[in-house]
Amino acid sequence: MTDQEIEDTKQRLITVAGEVFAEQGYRAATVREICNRARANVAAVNYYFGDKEQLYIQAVQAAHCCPTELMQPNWPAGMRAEEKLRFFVEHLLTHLLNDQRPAWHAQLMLREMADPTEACVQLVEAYIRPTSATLMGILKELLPESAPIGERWLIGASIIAQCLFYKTQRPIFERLIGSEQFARLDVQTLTEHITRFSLAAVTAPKAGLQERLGPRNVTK
Amino acid sequence: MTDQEIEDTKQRLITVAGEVFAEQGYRAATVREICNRARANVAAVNYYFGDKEQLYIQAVQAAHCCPTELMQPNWPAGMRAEEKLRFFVEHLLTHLLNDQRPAWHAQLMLREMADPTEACVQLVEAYIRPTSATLMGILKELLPESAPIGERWLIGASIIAQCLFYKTQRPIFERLIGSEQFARLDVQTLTEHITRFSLAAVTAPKAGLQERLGPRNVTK
Amino acid sequence: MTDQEIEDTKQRLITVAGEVFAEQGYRAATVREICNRARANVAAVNYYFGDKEQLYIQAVQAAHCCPTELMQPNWPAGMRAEEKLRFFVEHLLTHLLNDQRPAWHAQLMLREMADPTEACVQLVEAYIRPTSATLMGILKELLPESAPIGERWLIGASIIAQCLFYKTQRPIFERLIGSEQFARLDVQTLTEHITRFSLAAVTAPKAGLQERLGPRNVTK
Amino acid sequence: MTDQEIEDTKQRLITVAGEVFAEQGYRAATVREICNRARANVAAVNYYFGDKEQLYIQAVQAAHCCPTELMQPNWPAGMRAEEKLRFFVEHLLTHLLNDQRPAWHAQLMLREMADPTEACVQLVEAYIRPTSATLMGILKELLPESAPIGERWLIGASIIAQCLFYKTQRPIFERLIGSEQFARLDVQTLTEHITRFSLAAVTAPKAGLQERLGPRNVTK
DNA sequence: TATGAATGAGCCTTCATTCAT
DNA sequence: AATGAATGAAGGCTCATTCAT
Repeated sequence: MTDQEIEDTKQRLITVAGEVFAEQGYRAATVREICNRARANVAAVNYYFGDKEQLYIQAVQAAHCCPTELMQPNWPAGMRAEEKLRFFVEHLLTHLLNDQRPAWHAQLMLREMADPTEACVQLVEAYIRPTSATLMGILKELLPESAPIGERWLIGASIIAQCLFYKTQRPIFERLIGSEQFARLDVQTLTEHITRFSLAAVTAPKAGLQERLGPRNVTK
Repeated sequence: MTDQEIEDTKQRLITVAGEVFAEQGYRAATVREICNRARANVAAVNYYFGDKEQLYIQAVQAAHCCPTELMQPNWPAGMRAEEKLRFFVEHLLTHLLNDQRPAWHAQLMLREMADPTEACVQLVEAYIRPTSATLMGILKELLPESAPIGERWLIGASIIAQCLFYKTQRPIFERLIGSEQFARLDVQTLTEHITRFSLAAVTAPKAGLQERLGPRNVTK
Repeated sequence: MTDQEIEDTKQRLITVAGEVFAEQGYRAATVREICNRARANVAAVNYYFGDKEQLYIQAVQAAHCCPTELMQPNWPAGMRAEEKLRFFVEHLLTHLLNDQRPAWHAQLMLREMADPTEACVQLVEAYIRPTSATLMGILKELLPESAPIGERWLIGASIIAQCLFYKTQRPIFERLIGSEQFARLDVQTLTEHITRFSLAAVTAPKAGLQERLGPRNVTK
Repeated sequence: MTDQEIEDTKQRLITVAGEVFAEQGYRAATVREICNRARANVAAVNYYFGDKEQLYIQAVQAAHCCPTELMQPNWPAGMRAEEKLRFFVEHLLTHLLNDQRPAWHAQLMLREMADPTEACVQLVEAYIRPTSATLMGILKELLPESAPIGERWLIGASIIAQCLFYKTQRPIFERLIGSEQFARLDVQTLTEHITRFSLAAVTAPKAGLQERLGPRNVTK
């Protein structure tokens, strides 16, 4: 067996493991199924990776091969910040909701977020920090120089949160509003809504809001 | 053995099951550990609940401990819609982030959302639908009569999404911005931000936004 | 609770146990189902009978309440032996094949034959010996005085064997000849065949047979 | 581990399973005991056979060890039908009663007949149908051409029934007639009796019997 | 090197039985 | 006397892992 074939088998194992772990979770996934789907021996996982957990970690890491558009976008010269935000939201949603393979990348990462393991740290550094850096850069353009870093984080969180929502809460939201309504929420529609919603908030004059809200009441 | 003690054992089983399921997930959790922790016999789960899955469903249901403020709020007469929204956001955040409440309640529900089982349906009907009904009522007051139902759902999702974010993405967000920054994000701060952010978006004049965004470009 | 009711419960337990043991066998039958069907407490079996096995023994014993026609038949005066044989065969077949309740009497006894337990001895003495005595009496009338006891036993066995066959081998025989053919084999038909077949054998001239068979060959 | 040893283990499992199932029945027999007796791991049954039931089926099938003499007998040219019948009866009895053969073969098949499972179907097709085909062929020679198929089945059943009797009812019959008498019933004696008894019935003139029996009376 | 036969720990579940009431 | 809640032993089965080849 050539080196190429060995690498093929090992790589196939990682790829398949990612799919299976994403579909079924760490515990529910069985080494046997992974090996079968990868046309490898039952003992292959132990042979190549030591044990099931190491394979899992490698699978999560492999899921990072992420969309360059989000991490190092190639803005056309002179693109306005509002456009960049729309671009960012659109690609993030596409990456999250796209039903095409390998959708398990996002799936696997969401599992990791809901139930962090050893692999979580690497996930943040390799993928999430660069992505959020992109967003923070856009916000720097949109917000006045004087806005503190804390506010930028809050706004960034609000934007990301809206995008993640349709992935993480999908089964519940779909049941809540009905499958019919839910089916209309394609990437285009959501992009438009989230971009507008966020831009409005970012650019609203603070004075007016304060007036509408009035002095804060003690509610409890 | 008194009725009280019987109820105690059964109740203890549910409580402990909630903790264990939240910590380890459905598959990883074992009936044995649950029974041991609850000082009950191995067969107690089968005896009281039929099988592991039924116990799980009851544990998820028990995790609702539904905050009445969110589902049937008692608005003071004449309270303005903006105030109601702040009230709603504040209580939802409190409910999600409050460290006093057994942490596993939220944890268990998040697991259910990320990986829905039979229990998911009941969760939506018993807890989530009433809560979202409250929010939709507030939005009806805030938005013009002419706003379509689809738009209200989108805005509602944006608001809920922001609140959930700090719960579901907590480990990742904390690592991203650093524990120090994260520690400043108490319920008060987050309430203020989310309420302002959302109100600004809801009340922004559409015309202005359209102008800022310009005609939609093909971005790909 | 009156003595009558106690006896009722205990009796109901035995009756139901007979049915369940006959249907499912000793191991497969559960104390719970027996108690439920008998509208008694789960602990009733242990309370009344000590344990499951004792209940089984009592159930088998109770199954003896057998057809008097076979054990102490009341022959009309002057009835010919051939008629008695037909009568005997008919009632034995009826008892074995009758689908009416309580068919489990026979069922339970067959189980006991295939897998004899403690209860087997009592079965023979209480039920089988008297029945076979009846048959042996009939054969005594049919055969010459000179016929040895051993020959009578062999002939008796041949007759009983034919009757039992349709009970014990029913599932296999039905599959072998097809359900359609099998359905035609009602008690009448079988009675006629078995009686004729046996009578022919009993009354055939020995000389003729010997001639047809010829001297015995060593076949192996 | 050589192929031989593998086959040994699997074969040993089947053999031991046959013994244990025959001794204790399907339910009462435990996988653990079978594995222990076969010096195999507890998981071996699942590994080789999938589950307990599949092992049982294979054990029943293995119990066929089919006597070719009964299924495809090699009649000497010109052998008379009467001789063939004696040959058939003798070999069937030998097969059933021979104490040399592991007793559990017959025991297991009897259990299957008394309480048919999935294995029953295969039993009929693989073993019983060919055997009965042999017998039916012999009867075709013995009976007039005009005899209907239904009559042939009845006669075949009568012959088989007599042979099975000494196997299936052995414990009860032995107790009934006493061990001393029973000991005299070797294969030779039984062969002679059953062959003569059946031949007499088959070849008896119908007219004579009808006369002896008289018109059928209503007996109830 | 890479396989697949074989292992054993452990899981969920069932069930006869016990025990306090 | 009679109940039913509770027990613990045991059963079938799964699965990650090992080991001889």
